[in-house]
Amino acid sequence: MASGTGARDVFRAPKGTRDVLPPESDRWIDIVGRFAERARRFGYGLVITPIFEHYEVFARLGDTTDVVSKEMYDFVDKGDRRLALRPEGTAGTVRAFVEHRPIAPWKVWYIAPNFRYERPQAGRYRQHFQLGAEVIGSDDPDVDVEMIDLQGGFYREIGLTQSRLVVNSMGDAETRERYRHVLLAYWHDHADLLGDDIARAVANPLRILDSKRPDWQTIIAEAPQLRDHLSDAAAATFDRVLAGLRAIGYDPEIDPRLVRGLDYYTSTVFEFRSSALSAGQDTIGGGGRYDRLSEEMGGPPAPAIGFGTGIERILIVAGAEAAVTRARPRLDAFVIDTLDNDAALLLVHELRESGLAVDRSFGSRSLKKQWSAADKSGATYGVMLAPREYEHGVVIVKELSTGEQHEVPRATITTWIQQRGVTPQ
RNA sequence: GUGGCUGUAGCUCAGGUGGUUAGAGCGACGGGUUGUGAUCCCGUAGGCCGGGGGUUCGAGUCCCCUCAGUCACCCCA
Repeated sequence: MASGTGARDVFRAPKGTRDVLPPESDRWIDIVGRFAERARRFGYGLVITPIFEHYEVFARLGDTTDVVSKEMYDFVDKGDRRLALRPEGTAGTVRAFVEHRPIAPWKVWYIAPNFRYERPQAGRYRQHFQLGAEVIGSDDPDVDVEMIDLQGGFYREIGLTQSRLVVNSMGDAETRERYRHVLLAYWHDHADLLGDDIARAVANPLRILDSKRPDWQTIIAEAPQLRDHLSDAAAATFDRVLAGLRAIGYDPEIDPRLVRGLDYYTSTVFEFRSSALSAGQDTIGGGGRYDRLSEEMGGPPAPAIGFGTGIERILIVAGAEAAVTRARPRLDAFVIDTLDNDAALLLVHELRESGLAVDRSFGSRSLKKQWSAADKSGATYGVMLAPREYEHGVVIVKELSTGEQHEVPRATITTWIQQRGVTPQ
């Protein structure tokens, strides 16, 4: 097909991006709608931040992270500003918090595209959409529980059954510093196996823990665990989160190797994984606490927690699980016009204004084609404007599923359809 | 960034060891039914066989390069 270079080639969506068309987009609007409704019930407001920020806002994610060191979609604009397309949702939200200083705790949710410059593969795109939520300005462990429940219950509501909750604690600042040194010493003991990647281990000892390389699995399994170095306060917090989750019916699996990809995480981190996704990319969504980020951005102390979940991956899981999402929006009526005057325009207008879902064909096509179009549209009724009957103020209504036909006065057609029952959405 | 696989019609795919006018199904459009869809029958349109170079009398087919897609690694949603 298109090669991208020849003069006759057709344009394609840029690498790693894709178009979402009906009927797939019907599932998108359904998923987003359900998330918005759940977030509203939990007391979260919608936040909309720019799709790009000053590069430095995202650089706070940590310069040893892949997201910053090699995946940033950055550019210089005409005013010589260095900007970057948002790679994730938290940094921009915290920037907005620091800039506007809303009353804490600030509870917000978002739906937004994220961008990462990396090679696409199954379930991974250069532009992907995330639903997410953040609570900024509270360190109460009950907030952690609420946040995880917002996410977990959402999966349940859209029909995902195979997701499991995995949690860990990164500890507080002292815990982490202590653990870093212990871990680094351990990696040095195994420098022969790590080879050149020892540099990665030095830059960020925690990153090695979640590697999927088979030849490292043994040393990773035997590595010292952060759990054994938690301060008393951090351990108590984690216990409280676990107890809270169990109290509302969750069965969290503790994974000491769960460290997440961004430097700002502290304390509680979590992921929902699905066995319906391939092992390398089985995370549907995840998040954690970032208690220092507000201060690192020049804001007030504001402990916070949030998560993001990818819509594309939700759809992969939904497809793999054959989860039932709402079918494509159906039409109540499809209008067939043989009069070729204003009558069809007016009828369609009236039906739509009365609240019915209505479509029609255009371009004075043959009756056969119009009825065929009505059939394909999935409408419940076909409504035909035909000369003989219309002369007597009557239109022909046909139930497309049965073929049963009725003559209905033009003046009462709207109420006739409404009383027969509109199509359930 | 590294590696594997794949590029033929709008979609899904056929096209032994090179051989001349490149095929099917589905879809689209038109007709059989000039006032009736989902069945059936007939027909029409739609292809620089991803692009470039090479080998050859001859390349969709073999070789090289390139582009694109896809999968995997790194890592992440």
